[in-house]
Amino acid sequence: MTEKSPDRRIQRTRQLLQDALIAVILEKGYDAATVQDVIDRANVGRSTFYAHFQDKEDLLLSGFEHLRTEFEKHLLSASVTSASPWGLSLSMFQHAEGQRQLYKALAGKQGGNVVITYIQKYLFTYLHTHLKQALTKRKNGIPPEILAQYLSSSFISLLTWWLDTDSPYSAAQMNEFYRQLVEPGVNGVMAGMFFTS
Amino acid sequence: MTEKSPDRRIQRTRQLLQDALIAVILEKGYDAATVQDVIDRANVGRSTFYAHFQDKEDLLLSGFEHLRTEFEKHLLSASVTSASPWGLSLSMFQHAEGQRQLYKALAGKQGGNVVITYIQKYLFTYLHTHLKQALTKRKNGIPPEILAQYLSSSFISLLTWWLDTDSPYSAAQMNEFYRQLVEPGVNGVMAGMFFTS
DNA sequence: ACGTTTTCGAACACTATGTTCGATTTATCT
DNA sequence: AGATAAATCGAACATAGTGTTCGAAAACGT
Repeated sequence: MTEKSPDRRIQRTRQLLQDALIAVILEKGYDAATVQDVIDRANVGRSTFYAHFQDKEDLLLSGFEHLRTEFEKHLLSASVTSASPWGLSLSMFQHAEGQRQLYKALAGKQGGNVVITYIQKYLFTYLHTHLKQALTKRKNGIPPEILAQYLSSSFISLLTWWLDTDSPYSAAQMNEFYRQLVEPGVNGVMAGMFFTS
Repeated sequence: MTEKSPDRRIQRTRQLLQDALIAVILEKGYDAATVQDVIDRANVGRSTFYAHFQDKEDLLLSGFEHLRTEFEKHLLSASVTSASPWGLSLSMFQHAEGQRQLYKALAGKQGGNVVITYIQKYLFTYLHTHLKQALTKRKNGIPPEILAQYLSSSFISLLTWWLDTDSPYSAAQMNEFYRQLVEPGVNGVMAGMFFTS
């Protein structure tokens, strides 16, 4: 159980690289960011970089692990405090609004989609796990993986669209729209059994 | 009105390149396909390639223009023959099933998403245009761009997920799922006014 | 058959990736 | 504090892909 924390230099290097990555992305966009930019910004040797990360994407995903973690926090806290997923989605709309800059630098970009997709898949997995339990009771019902895919993708795409287009709606409004569109259908296929985890 | 058809060589070259592109993608996937692969396969000189296309993405999108055109055909024919969009989505599920190989080589890939996004944006534009007319009549209703974004993205993502995961459902079943999930919400915000174009 | 347009292909400059290795610095342990 | 182990540095190198240029050759339309 007792994990010995790694060499201080390792933590420092990884942290420097991840911070530098975000700085570079915010400055020149995801696609334009190169490994060279990142290690220059971080003042880290080239070979050191490749000692820590396989390649560019490895760095990028690892750098955005904390973003996924943020999502996780919202997922968990919302699941506990609210009986329905709508409080959850509001919470995530609000969270994302605070990270608008960063999302904008990602959304739409060819490489940035890797991160968006990453988060969407995480959301999918989370939903799938919880829905499997709730839905197996019904026969001939909608398959949980389809519901999970539908919920996660429609949510993520509305979210990124919202952030990317500077549309004038507030997080609460966006959540209201999302709810209006999604809730009736979900109620229909689930008939009231919400997140009974 | 009379467009003089371009030099035979131009048509031939463009066709060769586009065909070669698809062949290469099916062989080694979207991301791995290089310009060199394509011109080798097409037996076209390097400089010739750059005389026709700005860069790689230009070729790729142009190469998939016909895919978008297919979608367009289905959109138009379905709009005419059916009063609701569900016949339309069934038609597109069926069409896509015939192109499964190709979609699989695109979906999930970093660069392949460019094409998926391209089609989704086309669908968005189409829906947005038609929904604007139907929705302006109501005040405080859902904004048409949000409905269009929701419909296009949820459809495309279910579609690509379906093709990519080899899930066992038929096109008709997928359409049924999609309809079950989406229709109630859409009915709620539109109250029966469907595609009165 | 003739003038025009397109294609060819090889050479070139450029940018970025990823590896290697000996020298140097820094952390950790006792 | 000193010995040992580990991480970092940085410069050089190999590789691979992009996009441009230009004169010669080929194919086109009429």
